[in-house]
Amino acid sequence: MMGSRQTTSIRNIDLTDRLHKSSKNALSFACERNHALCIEEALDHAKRVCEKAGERFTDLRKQVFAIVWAEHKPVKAYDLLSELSSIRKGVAPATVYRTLDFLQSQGLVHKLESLNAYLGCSQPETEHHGHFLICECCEEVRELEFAPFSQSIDEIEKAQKFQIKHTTIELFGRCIKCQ
Amino acid sequence: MMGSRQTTSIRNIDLTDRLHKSSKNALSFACERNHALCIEEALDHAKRVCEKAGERFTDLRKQVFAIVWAEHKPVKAYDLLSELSSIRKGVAPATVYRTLDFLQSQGLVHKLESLNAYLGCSQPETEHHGHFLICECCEEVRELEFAPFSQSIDEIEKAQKFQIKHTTIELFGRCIKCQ
DNA sequence: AATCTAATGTTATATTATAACATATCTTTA
DNA sequence: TAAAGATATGTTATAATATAACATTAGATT
Repeated sequence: MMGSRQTTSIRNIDLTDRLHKSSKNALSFACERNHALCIEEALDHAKRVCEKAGERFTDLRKQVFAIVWAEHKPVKAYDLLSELSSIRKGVAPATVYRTLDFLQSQGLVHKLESLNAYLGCSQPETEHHGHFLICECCEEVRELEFAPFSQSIDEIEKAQKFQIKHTTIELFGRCIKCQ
Repeated sequence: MMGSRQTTSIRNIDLTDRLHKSSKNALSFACERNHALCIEEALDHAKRVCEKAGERFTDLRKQVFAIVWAEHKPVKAYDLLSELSSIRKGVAPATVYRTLDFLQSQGLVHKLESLNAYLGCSQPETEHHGHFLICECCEEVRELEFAPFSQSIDEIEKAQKFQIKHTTIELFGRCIKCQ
């Protein structure tokens, strides 16, 4: 599952190996050249986000975050659980859900409600709603912040006198590769 | 649960009673004066929709539809199951999920993915995406077709070269009454 | 080192949903 | 109208998703 090593240090996870085994489809957008670097940066960034918030980016949290980031695809909680179990002892559903909750609270991970699955946030530094394009064919998901949508949300607040706190916007269809 | 009568005829469901017992909050929009009429019309309309589609609007389907419509609030599948059990024998989860699937396929009911709950469609006659305003405080849900959103969806299709088949748009916050 | 707090481990169970197959009910047509 | 086929429902079992409650451990504070 995790290459040949059994270790609890996140630095030692064989990402290339995992990537190779799990990605039937090409990676998305930003990191086709060097996914190991991509995840390295994401981990560094997550660490800073936590520090800024006065929260601890523990080994468990790093590991869960790394597994979510290991693919640019939504991950199911129980799949995550089984991957996590291969690098860590004493993992139960609560472990996973608690950690995902934490990562969501820090804006590092999103839940895709329509899929019951979790995805690394591609822009955790900026305030954003999170709009998702989900390809039904290849399962690739793109997170966007589509301005007209954000504007529409502002308009809705005014027009409907409804104060919006958070949104679930998930658009299903076919990406360009699958059309 | 269903008033004093035990019956399988949907016409005999004591809607007023159910309404009174289950609605802690005021009813939404259209039907504050006469909910019995509202649901009567909805049933008639659903019947026509099914006829038009060459599908049967069976007793089971009527009953499930009526329960969903009995409140203008999202209903959980297992709550529906328990209500349904009080007017019908041999009800199991599959009964409920199958029937909800059917009603969704006819555009008569929506699933709110963020809540794992089901809501009667307020505009099944027209083509629409379905945009939901969900009050976190009073649980009231309004279904809209907000034009700027629909336009945004068109724009996204062009800008992202992504062919959108269906959408999940659920906006959480506070309605005017709860602000 | 003692104490407090936050994080994780652990066990159990709740909630949501589907699979697979049997039976019953409608529809069609011989 | 009986037989055949198709659709809907009943029934049993189980899968998939998620949380509650409490014990223990590890980090932070004094």
